[in-house]
Amino acid sequence: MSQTLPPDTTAPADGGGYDAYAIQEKWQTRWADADPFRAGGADDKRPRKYVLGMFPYPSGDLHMGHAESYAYVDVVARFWRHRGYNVLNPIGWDSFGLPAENAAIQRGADPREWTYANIEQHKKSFRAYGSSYDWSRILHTSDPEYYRWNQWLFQLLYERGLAYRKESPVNWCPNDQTVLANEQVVDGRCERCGAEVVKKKLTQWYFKITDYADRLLDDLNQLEGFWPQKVIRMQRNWIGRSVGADIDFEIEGHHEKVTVFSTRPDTLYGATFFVVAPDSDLASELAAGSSAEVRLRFQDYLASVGRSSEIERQSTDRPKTGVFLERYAVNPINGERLPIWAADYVLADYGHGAVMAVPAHDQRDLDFARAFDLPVRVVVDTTAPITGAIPIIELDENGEPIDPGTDESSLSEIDPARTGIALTGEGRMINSGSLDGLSKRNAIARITEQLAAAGTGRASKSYRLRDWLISRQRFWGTPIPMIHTEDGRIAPVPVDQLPLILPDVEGLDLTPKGTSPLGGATEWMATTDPDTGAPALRDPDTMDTFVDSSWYFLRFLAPGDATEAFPTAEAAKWAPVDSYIGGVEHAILHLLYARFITKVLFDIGLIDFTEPFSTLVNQGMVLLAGSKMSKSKGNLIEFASSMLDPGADAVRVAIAFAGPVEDDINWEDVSTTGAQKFLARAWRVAHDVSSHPDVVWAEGDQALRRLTHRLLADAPNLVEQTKFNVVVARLMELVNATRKAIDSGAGPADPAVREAAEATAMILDLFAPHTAEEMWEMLGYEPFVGLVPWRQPDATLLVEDSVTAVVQIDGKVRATLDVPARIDPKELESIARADARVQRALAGRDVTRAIVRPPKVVSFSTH
RNA sequence: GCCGGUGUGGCGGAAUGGCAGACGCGGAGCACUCAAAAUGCUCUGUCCGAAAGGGCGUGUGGGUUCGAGUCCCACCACCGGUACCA
Repeated sequence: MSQTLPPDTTAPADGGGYDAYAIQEKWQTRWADADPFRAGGADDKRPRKYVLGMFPYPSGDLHMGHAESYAYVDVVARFWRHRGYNVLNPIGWDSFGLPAENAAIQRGADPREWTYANIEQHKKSFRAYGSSYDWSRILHTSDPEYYRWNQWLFQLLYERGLAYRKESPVNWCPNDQTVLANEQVVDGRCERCGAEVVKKKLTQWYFKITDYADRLLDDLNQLEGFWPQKVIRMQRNWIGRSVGADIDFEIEGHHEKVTVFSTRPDTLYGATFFVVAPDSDLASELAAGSSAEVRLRFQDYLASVGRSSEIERQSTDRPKTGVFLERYAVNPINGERLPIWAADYVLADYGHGAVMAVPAHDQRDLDFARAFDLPVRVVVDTTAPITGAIPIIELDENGEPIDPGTDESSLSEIDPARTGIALTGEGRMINSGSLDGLSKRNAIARITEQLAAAGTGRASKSYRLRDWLISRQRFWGTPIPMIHTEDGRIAPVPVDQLPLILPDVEGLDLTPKGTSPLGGATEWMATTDPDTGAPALRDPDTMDTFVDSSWYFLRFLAPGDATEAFPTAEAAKWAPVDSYIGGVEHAILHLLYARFITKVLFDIGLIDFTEPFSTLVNQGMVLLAGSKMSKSKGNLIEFASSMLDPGADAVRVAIAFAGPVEDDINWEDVSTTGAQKFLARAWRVAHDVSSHPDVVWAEGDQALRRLTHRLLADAPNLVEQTKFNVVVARLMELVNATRKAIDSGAGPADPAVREAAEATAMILDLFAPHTAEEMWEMLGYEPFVGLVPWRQPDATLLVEDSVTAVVQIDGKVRATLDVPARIDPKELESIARADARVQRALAGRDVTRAIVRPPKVVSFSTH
């Protein structure tokens, strides 16, 4: 039984014989040959898990941020395989986009060649990292066989009225010469190049994501607990639902009513003027109907607004500007004439582009009123007592309510016209006709009813979220599959003509000039009207690459399928993604768009779920010298070169051990040398095991067995809580304990030593798969440890028979006692009282209270 | 401004309301070695003390509790999101 393997006494001196390079080369070759991590097919009866890392963009080489993200992805994928799941863990590339095009412009390279050369480099890096992908499912969004289905998706949305064209002021990057989605404007600057964004009026394609605003918001509730709280919060804020009322105002001398949205319809009596966005059609119309002088002043103002950048526009402490249009709106509740101003603090694309101004109760309106000397009328007494929404009404001696009235002196103290501070808090209505005396909440309900009854208003919601602008005036993207006919109609490219493939870049001018480079491809542009056969033009724009990434997780289910975007049956089997892992930089854009498209596909009946990613893990960033790694800052550590010295396993272990997944990591703090030492120690433990695989575990050293089994029991919870750093720490403890057992305890032949080494190899596979495979082989097993089922912990080894109890006296620990785990309270207390240290600490004092919580704590109070 | 998060040794970080600092990095010392590397061992929050032992310690100030890094209140600092969104 205790037959031993021949001990290897010839281990070379360096690293105790551990050779990271030889090991990783060996196992990478074997994995490439055997392809062991391919997802199981239809005959596979195991439960399924879909694990996905946000796919990379193929710019340059990968950096340490990728090393971190994909290390975590691999931990999760390998974990679920050990836990008995059929795991799908694919990889692909988000390979359309600006950087390829910019590289093409700068270096004269074909964006295709640049892109696919980078992808090849990435693939090598991922192979060298030992990532356990299903390599049979690779996709690139720039392949026609992928973007053909982008075009399908576009036409699907078009048919359902969810893709439409409109002219509106858009965010324009003067450097990249292209429009940007709202989400791509950061601090008034272009997210990619940092140039100041300006507004420009253009006709563009939009996806009607606002139709889904309520569902996108409400469905976040079901993600609670499965997505990071932070991301849920960011999405909620981004969608920004405001609840209030629409109110219709007559405009003197104007043919139709103008509607405004307000979250405070209760303050309608306090409206003293009316403001329209200068860049709205309404402003132009109103100005056109005014005097020549006003028209001139308005034109000047509009021009100056157009010149200001988003940064200027967004600075909050900027003084208010505007022009009086010499027109009047009529307050529907009391018939008052309200002067109409055009001012750029009102946005054309939020609400209805016009507001009723209530300076007493809105800070912006107040600032404007004070700048232009407009009247301020208080209609909410914020000094009146309000508890919640219910006014506290005191009763007199006869039980009649006492009208608290209005305290004129305290009101004048807080008069906004004088203090410059708007009264936005709770209060009771005054100067408001039938609303007087009501709380804010009741007044909102009452006035909304009144307006609805009069047909001049209604309850309404407004969203911060805007429709998704998807046209881009760039070459390297999915061509929009639409045709512009001679007579001004728009028609989809007929399905039998899809995919609409990008023309050859040869001869095209990709330099940004404000119009799409595809417009220069005259042959490509020319097509025929599918209805009449007359000559027609293609749409020269390409799609935002966020369209590509909004549904790619479904394409992985059958990446080569030439007949459909994805098979519904496969989606029902694998999707939604169980575990989605990536950077927090996609907390809004990508995730919101993917959620939107998922809901659209659900509505069409192609999928049976409404949220694409069941759980989301956001890893932090890898920083160098305290700031985000980037090529432009010159503080980039490349993924491939980071592995050269320490080896892939050490990089992975060092990253996993560096701290919590969601925290940022300073690369300076990451110790690959510590990881290397640990891996060499682990390897040496396996190397030193001298027992045969068929030893009887039960005969092994009990203390070491307990440690092994406790880790087997704890690690799954820790992994599921993404506490990877703690799992590595626990592995280190086990390896250290095993080392000790070999050197100065049970010895290398003890079954517990073998058991510990085998458990170490199996769990280490999550972090250091090459070393783990090598250990597994040294221990006498066939590959692959990556496919080995998790070893079940022995429950009898998890219960301790003796524990350390703590004795506290007045909150201070005065003694620790070794006691049986099943000790009863009385006995524990008497042992505690008998302890010499306890008696010394208690000398001369009386115990007034004793709390005994067996077996951990005895707590004495002496006063 | 509004919303959210985080503050623990020299550093990265552990800690179901129950021994704060697991594990590692860095540092000091020792063993092995002619020597170095590698490996192994010991120590390493801080103050008083020769030691035994004790005081103080999780951003600050309060509170709840037999007991608080952990729960509650207020404040400070830093980080992130968002910002004329009516």
